[in-house]
Order: sequence, then C-alpha cells, then structure tokens
Amino acid sequence: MMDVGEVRERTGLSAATLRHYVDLGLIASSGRAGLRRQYGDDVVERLAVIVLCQQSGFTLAEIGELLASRDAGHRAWRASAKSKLDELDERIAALSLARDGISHSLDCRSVDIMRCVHFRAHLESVFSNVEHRR
Amino acid sequence: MMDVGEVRERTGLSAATLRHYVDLGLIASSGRAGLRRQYGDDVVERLAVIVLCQQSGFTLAEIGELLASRDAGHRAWRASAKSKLDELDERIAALSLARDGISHSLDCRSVDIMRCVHFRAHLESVFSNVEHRR
DNA sequence: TTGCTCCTCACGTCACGTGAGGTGGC
DNA sequence: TTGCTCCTCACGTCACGTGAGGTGGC
Repeated sequence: MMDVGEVRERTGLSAATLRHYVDLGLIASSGRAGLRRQYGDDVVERLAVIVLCQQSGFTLAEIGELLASRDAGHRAWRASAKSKLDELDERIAALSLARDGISHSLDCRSVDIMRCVHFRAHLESVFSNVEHRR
Repeated sequence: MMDVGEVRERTGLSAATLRHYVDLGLIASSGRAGLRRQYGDDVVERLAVIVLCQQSGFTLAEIGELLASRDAGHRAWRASAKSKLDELDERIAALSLARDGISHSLDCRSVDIMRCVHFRAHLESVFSNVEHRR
C-alpha cells in the first residue's frame, strides 16, 4: 500500500493527473488512511498501460473502455489497437518531417530562411496530405 | 485574393482554426468583401510555417512571438528552434517505443498480454525517464 | 427568390494545472 | 506543537469544435 506521493515518485505523474484518472474511473484507490487514498502496487503497472495507450493516441475515454473490456476478459482492444497503429505511423512520419524542417532551418546558410529552396519544399509537404479536387 | 473556403481547401485547416489564428494575430486578412474576410496568397505559406512549428511542439503563443520577431527581421527564433529540436527527438523516440509496444501486443501469442515478458518490459520503459532518488 | 457560404457571439470539450482553504499523520 | 503531505471544490488554460441566429453574393 502506498499513498499519492509514492505513486507520483514512481511514475512521474502529477497528483492532479492521478486524481483526474481516479475521477474518470481509470484507476481506483483500494481504500483510505484517514483522508489519504491508498493504492496497491498494481496501480503502477496499470498507469504504465494508460500512459502507453495515451502516447499511442487513445483518448482517456477510449482507454477507459479498453481497460474495462480487458478487465472483463474481452479481446475487443485488439481492433482499436490495430487502427491506432496506422495513426501512430503517420504521426511519427509527420514528426520526423517536422524535425527535418526545423533542423534544416538551423543549418541553412540562406540569409532569409523563407528564400531557401529546401525549406520551401518542406513547407509544401506540410499540406501535402490535403486532398485537392479539381 | 481568396476567402476562407479556398484557404480551407488549400490547407485542410477548419474555418474555426483559421478564425482562431486570426484572433491570436498569427495571420491577418487583407480586407473584407462584404462580411467575408479576404486573404492574400501568402497566407498559405504562413500557415505552413505555423503548422510546421506547431507539429514541432511550439505553442501558438510561442509561434506568435516567433513570427513577430521574424517579421521584424530578428534571428531570435534560432535559439528556440534549437531547444525544440531536442524535445522533438524525445517525442519521436517515445512514440516509436509506444508503437513497438502496441505492435507487439497485437503480435503476441500470450493468452493474457499482461503475462507477456516482452510487453511487461515495454511497460517498464514507460516510466524509465522518472528520476529515482534513493 | 433560393441556396450557399460566410459571419459573430457564446458555450462546450479534452486533459489536466492552479490556487484557496482545510484536515490528518509522524 | 510544528510541518508536511494530503484533501476537496472551483475556476483557469490551451487549441480549438459546435451550435444558434443572422447577413451578403451569385
């Protein structure tokens, strides 16, 4: 059994974040010591799952459903995990492009970055995912 | 000159987003046709810079300062760009880890994903950045 | 005249952060 | 007894989204 302070130390999550997750029903305290919520050791692992899913692009509401169905022994999470995987690849690709753009803007020898051909090519790619009809 | 509809088509940004950027002073309409705001062609390029910076982890307030200083011909943006580059690398690394975790959870042959050694190792790494004193 | 796109508030949302004021354990 | 950590509202924030009700151009 541990209180919020220890959970915070072990996970790096803020007290406000942890209370928010309790409010949403993502985690539960296993009781109280006076006013203080007490958590079991397993909460750290559950929080790791939550953070992993969040980094993967799930909303907290989705994570709630995912955890609930998993707690019930269902396999439904597999379908949503699969669809998130593609999103993740797109986000990683977009971030890598952004990284290269920023990186080049620092290395660029042009007087005005907006006159740099390479940088302008980067800017073109920002909206390249937009569907142009006609 | 074009109205919101054309900017939306060219950038994929929503009307609400564009109005939000006008409110924050990130972009400006060059006039009105009746009630409708009119934008010059250069707004698309400016929006590309804004979105690129946003994807790189700048807040809209930071982007506002960055654009203002650049419009004034200053070089201050270089310092902030440099610090964002490290953040970007960390975020890409975190996303890649998350991707691998989700990916493995789908490929895993364990009956219960939580009993999988590889997945549990992934979960460990989620909080690996937390500083443990003592 | 009829749609369609655009407009302006104003309030909602998502994931928390931030005080204000108060209580319990070592 | 004194700090310290914890508690509960309640309101703030960031980047928009979403109607409600109304106007202008083709």
